[in-house]
Amino acid sequence: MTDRPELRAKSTRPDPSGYYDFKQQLTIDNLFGRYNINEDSFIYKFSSPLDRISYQADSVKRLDQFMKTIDKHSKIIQAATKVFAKKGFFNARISDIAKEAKVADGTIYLYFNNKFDILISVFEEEIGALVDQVSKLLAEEKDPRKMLAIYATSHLSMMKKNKNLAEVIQIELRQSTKLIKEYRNNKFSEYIDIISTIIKLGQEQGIYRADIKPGIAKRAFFGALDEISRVWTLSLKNNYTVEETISQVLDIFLAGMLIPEQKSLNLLENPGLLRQSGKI
Amino acid sequence: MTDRPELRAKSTRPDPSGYYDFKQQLTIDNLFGRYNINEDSFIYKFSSPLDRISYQADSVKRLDQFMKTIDKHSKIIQAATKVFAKKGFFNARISDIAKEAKVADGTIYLYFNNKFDILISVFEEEIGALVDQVSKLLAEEKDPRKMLAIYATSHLSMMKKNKNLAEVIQIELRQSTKLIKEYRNNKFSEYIDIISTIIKLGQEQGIYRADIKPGIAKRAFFGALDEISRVWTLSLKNNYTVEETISQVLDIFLAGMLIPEQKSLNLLENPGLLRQSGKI
Amino acid sequence: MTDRPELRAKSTRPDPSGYYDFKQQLTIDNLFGRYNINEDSFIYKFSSPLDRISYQADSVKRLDQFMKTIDKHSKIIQAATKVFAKKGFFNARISDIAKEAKVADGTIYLYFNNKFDILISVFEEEIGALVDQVSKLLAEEKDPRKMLAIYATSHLSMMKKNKNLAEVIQIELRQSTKLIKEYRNNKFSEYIDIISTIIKLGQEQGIYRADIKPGIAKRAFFGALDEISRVWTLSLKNNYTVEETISQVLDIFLAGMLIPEQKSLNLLENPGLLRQSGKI
Amino acid sequence: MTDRPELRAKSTRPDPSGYYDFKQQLTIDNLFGRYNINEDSFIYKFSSPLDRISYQADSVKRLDQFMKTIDKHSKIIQAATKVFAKKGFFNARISDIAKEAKVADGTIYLYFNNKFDILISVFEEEIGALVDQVSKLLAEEKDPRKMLAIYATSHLSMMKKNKNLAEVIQIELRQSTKLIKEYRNNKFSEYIDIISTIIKLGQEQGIYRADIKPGIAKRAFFGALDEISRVWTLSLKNNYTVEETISQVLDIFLAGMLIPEQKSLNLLENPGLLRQSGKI
DNA sequence: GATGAATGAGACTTCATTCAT
DNA sequence: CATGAATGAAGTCTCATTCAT
Repeated sequence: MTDRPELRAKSTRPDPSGYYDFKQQLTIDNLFGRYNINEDSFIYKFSSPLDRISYQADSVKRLDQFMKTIDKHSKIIQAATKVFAKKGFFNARISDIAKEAKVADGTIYLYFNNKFDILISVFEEEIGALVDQVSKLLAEEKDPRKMLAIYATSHLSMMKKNKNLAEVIQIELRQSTKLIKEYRNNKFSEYIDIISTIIKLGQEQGIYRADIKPGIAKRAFFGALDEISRVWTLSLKNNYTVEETISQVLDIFLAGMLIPEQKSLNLLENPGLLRQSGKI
Repeated sequence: MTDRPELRAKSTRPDPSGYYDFKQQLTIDNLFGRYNINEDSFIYKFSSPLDRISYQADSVKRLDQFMKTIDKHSKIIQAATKVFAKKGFFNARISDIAKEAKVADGTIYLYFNNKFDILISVFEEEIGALVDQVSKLLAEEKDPRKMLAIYATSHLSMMKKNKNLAEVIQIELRQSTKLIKEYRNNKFSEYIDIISTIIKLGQEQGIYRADIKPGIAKRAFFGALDEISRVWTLSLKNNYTVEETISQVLDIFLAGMLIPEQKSLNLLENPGLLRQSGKI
Repeated sequence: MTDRPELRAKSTRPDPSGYYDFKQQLTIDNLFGRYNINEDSFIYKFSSPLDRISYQADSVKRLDQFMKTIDKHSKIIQAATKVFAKKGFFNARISDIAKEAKVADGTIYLYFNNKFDILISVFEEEIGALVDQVSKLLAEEKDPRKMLAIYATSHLSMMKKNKNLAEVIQIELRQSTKLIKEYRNNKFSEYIDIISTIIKLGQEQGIYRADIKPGIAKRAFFGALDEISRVWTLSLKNNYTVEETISQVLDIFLAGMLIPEQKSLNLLENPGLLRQSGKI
Repeated sequence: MTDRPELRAKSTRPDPSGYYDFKQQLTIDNLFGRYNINEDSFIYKFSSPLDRISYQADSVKRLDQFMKTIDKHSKIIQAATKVFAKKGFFNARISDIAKEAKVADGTIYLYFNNKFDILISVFEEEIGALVDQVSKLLAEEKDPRKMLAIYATSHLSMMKKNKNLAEVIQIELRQSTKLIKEYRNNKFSEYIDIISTIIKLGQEQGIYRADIKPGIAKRAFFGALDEISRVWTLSLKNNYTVEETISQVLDIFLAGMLIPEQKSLNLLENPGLLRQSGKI
């Protein structure tokens, strides 16, 4: 049996990527009684495919194995995303995920420590993909106003396109952050911090108002987008088109954050912007 | 023997208060398999203390019993709010709630149909209280700008003060609306619609921009407040004060929605406003 | 609180009527775990209305009370018969019986020790009524052939008329005799023994074959009647009329048990016999 | 993953073996509230070991698994028969059955849908075995008089030998037919219909009286046998031997149903007949 | 005597996890 | 590595019985 990642009591801080540092006061034991997590404080290492394979795939056989491992890990993540979205974490059954991924129940435990571990992994990977995507789009843009537009458009069109992901973020973000609470270096923080980075950039360029606190504004902006997509996951008939909605939200936030003289960017007169960034 | 409330298959629409009208496509059965909700469409009547007692408390004995029933129902709701907040719906045990409410496990089932029913009731009652509170505060105010300020302040101070409630809303709003999806006549819609009502009022008075769509803006505004309070329930050290945070969010939204010449209301120069509505 | 009848450990044999003598080997404890009957052997005294009231109702008030007690006891028995028939003993709820009898749940425990006690009482009273009825009918008849006809007709018409009773006997006879097993002096034995008494009488008169063993024949005869009525309680469309069925069964048994030369009694040519005893 | 059997709403009639067709008016919901059988009419498919395994055991491994599945299914059936006999269906605990079968509680649910499903399966399998056995014995016999003797002897000796089976039939036949009422194509009907088939055969041969209605006579005959065996399951000391009892019952029924001149078959003078068929 | 709200023991069932093959 | 049958702990809910009023 390979060295499966495991729960460990507080140890020296390992390589930050892929680790959560649970705080002592989080009473995780109350929340996850059945997972027998009794330590007051511990480091949780979630599963990544790299944990299971040597980095140097120096022989064909090893490379082959590496690909297979990546593949199966990924297949399970995909399946879990789908199942969690459909049923929610607590109503999802390991066997549902196994069936969806077309593997045996037991196989899942070769790649993940437990059900909760799958959730964390799904989360990190999916949000990671969001980060990558929006980062790439933003790399080609310099105008902080357009950057905010790109962020909003990218987020909402992704949520619109990938309902499973949207639901997982909607529900599990709350469930899991309740469990995980303040964990550092995670992908989700990274994703939200893109907003504050854009705002800071705009402030430096004298475009966004200096009295706006990026740390608060990022929450307001993400919250607005999130609530919009929450309603999308629920309702079936929309009273508004996606473009209309994005435009309204952006309009409010830009009008709210721009220095008055900078408001010349009329988004509605620039529908190309939406189309451009929406092409994801 | 009083009539205990129960799940009923599709019936004629009863008095709206206390009833949800579940939509056909909601796939509740997938999510709550164990609750055996198999009807495509049905009316769910959640438990209220009045269900257990004759309305005409015409004798001292009856009045006495009436008070006791109200009292125990309320005690269980309180306990459930606390337990759900601490553990989340799925990790909460009926026995936890019973212990917290200092009643026997079985007693809970005299007042509620099942665990899910408790959740719905907690939700409706708590949100109902929010609606009542903010409605009362708003009744004394005419200025749509100040009204928005009152709403935000009222919401966030309540969330700050009552962490249990905040967590229940955070987590269970997602869980339960996922279950119930878009249900009509519920308190939560009522609560959010207060925002759009304020915006419409402001638009009529020529204060808010006419091109703002209240149906979208209400989501953005509530989402922003909600994400703020989400972070509060999680983080332990706050980088910003409550007043500062409220002020920032309001500032962005007012600047974003007001017609330029109306922006004379400087909220930061009117700290009294915050204090006034925050006194809850 | 009045002297409610209670379970007692083996004591001196009381007045036989109304007492079951449980045998040691009956493992009642296994069957009635929840009734906490742990004694290997005990005397069970079931509830009768006389247990609750002084025999000498010498004052008007006492007589009044006596009547009320009889009345409520009887009302509960009636209700229980109905509910047991409809749902079976184990699926019947005390609250069902209480509702049917229009008394409070707790009231039942003023008249009966426990749920099982109600079953026994129902049984004894209903079978007792059968015994009384058939005894009265038989008292007027001397011909052992006709007596058997009267018994069969009386039994089957009663079962046909009172479906509740039929079901209780069908199902609970098995459940309860399983519990009670071989108890002495009970009404049911009395009822079946009427058959063997008739047969013996016929043998003495040289009408029934002497080689028939009444102890076996009574079982065969009762079993035949019982299976017939079992099917009646189940099936909805009958292929045969009641009279036809009775006639067939009687015909087989009389032909089977009579001494050849005695078979002149043609029951089908004497339909009056059936009508006469059927008038119950 | 194999398909586990499940409750299904009204569907097209499948292969009759192993299916009950529940009638609309059977009020199963009243009796089995907890099994949530709310459909007015449905097909119940009970569990058989074949449901869990591919029919083509084409590899050694599969054959192995097939045998194990058969084995465990059978072990649970055996255990359930024993426990139901000892305690009755309602007093039997799943954990009792599991302990008796030496499996974990949960394992039972890999083979059966629920407790009721176990009962049905026990029933069908045990009665099925009776049918097979008596059919085999009857295949070698042509004389309808002897055939009836074989049936009676086979039944009663089986009941005598296998007390568990006898009790399960005694009690559960009533409980379950009350639940299922008149269901078609079930093994029990098949078993009883053997009697009417024999009678019809005898009538065709001019041995049994033509005026006997096989549909009624089969009930009377089975009822007689059943009541005999009921007493056997209860009483501890027998006043009569098995052979004597069988002989008496057969004597009455043959005398009752045979055309007078055919009564030459003296069963008592042919004790070999009993011994022969009793060799089961 | 009558009531019915409260109790709490205990059953059925589910499902994450393990481990022999 | 993969499988999936087996495990057994634990939760929701029921309901007979009690007891304060």
